[in-house]
Amino acid sequence: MKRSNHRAPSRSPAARLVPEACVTRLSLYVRELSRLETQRVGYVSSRRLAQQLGLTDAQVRRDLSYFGQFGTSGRGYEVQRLHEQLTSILGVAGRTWNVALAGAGNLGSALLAYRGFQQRGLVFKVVVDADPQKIGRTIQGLPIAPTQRLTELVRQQNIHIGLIAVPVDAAQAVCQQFIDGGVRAIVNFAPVHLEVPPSVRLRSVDLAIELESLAFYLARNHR
Amino acid sequence: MKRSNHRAPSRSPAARLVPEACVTRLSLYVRELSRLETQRVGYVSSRRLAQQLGLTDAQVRRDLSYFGQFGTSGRGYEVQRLHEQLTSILGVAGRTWNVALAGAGNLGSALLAYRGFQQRGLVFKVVVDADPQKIGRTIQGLPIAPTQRLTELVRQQNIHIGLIAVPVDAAQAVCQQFIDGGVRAIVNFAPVHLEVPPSVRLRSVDLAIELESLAFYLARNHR
DNA sequence: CACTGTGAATGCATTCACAGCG
DNA sequence: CGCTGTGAATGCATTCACAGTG
Repeated sequence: MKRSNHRAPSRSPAARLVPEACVTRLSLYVRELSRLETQRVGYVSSRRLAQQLGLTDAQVRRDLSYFGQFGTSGRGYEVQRLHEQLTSILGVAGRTWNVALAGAGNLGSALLAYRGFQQRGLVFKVVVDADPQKIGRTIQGLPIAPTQRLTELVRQQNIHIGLIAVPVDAAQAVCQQFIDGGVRAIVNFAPVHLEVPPSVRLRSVDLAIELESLAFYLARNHR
Repeated sequence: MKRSNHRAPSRSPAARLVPEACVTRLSLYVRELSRLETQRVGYVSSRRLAQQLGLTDAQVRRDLSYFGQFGTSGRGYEVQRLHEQLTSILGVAGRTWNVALAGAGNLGSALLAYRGFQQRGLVFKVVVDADPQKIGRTIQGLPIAPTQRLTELVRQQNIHIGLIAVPVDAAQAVCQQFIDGGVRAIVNFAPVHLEVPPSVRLRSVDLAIELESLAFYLARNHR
């Protein structure tokens, strides 16, 4: 994850100091701390956190140190407190972000069904699809609207984040509709590079790329 | 990912010289060259290739230089020839790789439906699911088998690559079944860290992580 | 004594910049 | 002249290693 997107400008001075990769892991820490909290774990060491997430203990400490000093020498980190602090830093504490989804196919449906988003305050408000057959049906309690209405709905519902889960050929057009509607952050799941103005933060997730590149290593090894 | 997985040992001496990130982009180049080839484009410059993929021209040249010298000064790269060379290097020229999918939910269905895999010689041979309701149904022409049979089927069908698209709680068990069946490469789509022996190459793709980490930047900017 | 927090060292990946070639 | 291929420079990210602390 790693990724799969390759460039991203940082804008605010506060954000510039924290490595991009670290911010990505920040949400990983939040996830794991949620889990530990429901398991009533009181303290956790960088070592244990690292093992659970497949990182090194030094990396966990370094990452957390970008945001402040949360630990206690000899004890580790207090789970509940660290969880609170990190959700606050991540910007998901005590508020919600509105999300719109373009593309109600299998991938879009998978995204809608993922419970983790709700838990982090990411709320799906709009779903659109190009297939006339699907218009009007509801999915996860949301009505599917036609793609032509995307820009309008984005504005109307004050959407913060756009999700692109449409076929490659439709992706750039949908992206433009998001931008016209005023979203400042987009996650693209179509396997194609999209053009956005520098004011919009674009992340791409390529479902296929890891699988496709594996052959390189398989072909080189035994058998 | 940036994408999203964080560690991966390289084993063969040939592979050690080529950066991991570059190999990931290798399949990106192959994709784009396929496209250019169907469009009957004869030559392409590093500049143009880069623009199309959202990279820099220097990076394209550097990446390709790891594999050999394919270009002509003043002209660029011959599309068809470069495409052939790269598919050969990627290990997808003139052969196929057998893939098994665990989890026939929305995400699994999206993966099965993606036409790009077939084009790169990645052939789905096995699909399993835990839901008794789904057993026996066919999906993209493949019958869904029960998860208990996974290890056996993997062996029987000589599966090279395993895909995990099951819920978090089932992921590690399914992973073990793949390993027991003898696969040496796994792509995991469940948002959890999996343990594998060093002989198995594991890649993780986290669908949610990019979206979840976006709030950090949104919260910090204007509005 | 177990663990954090962090300078300093290391290791990758990207970008610069330009010699050399067709 | 346009474009490749690549040393050298730069910039990030990770890891080491240990002083400092409850």
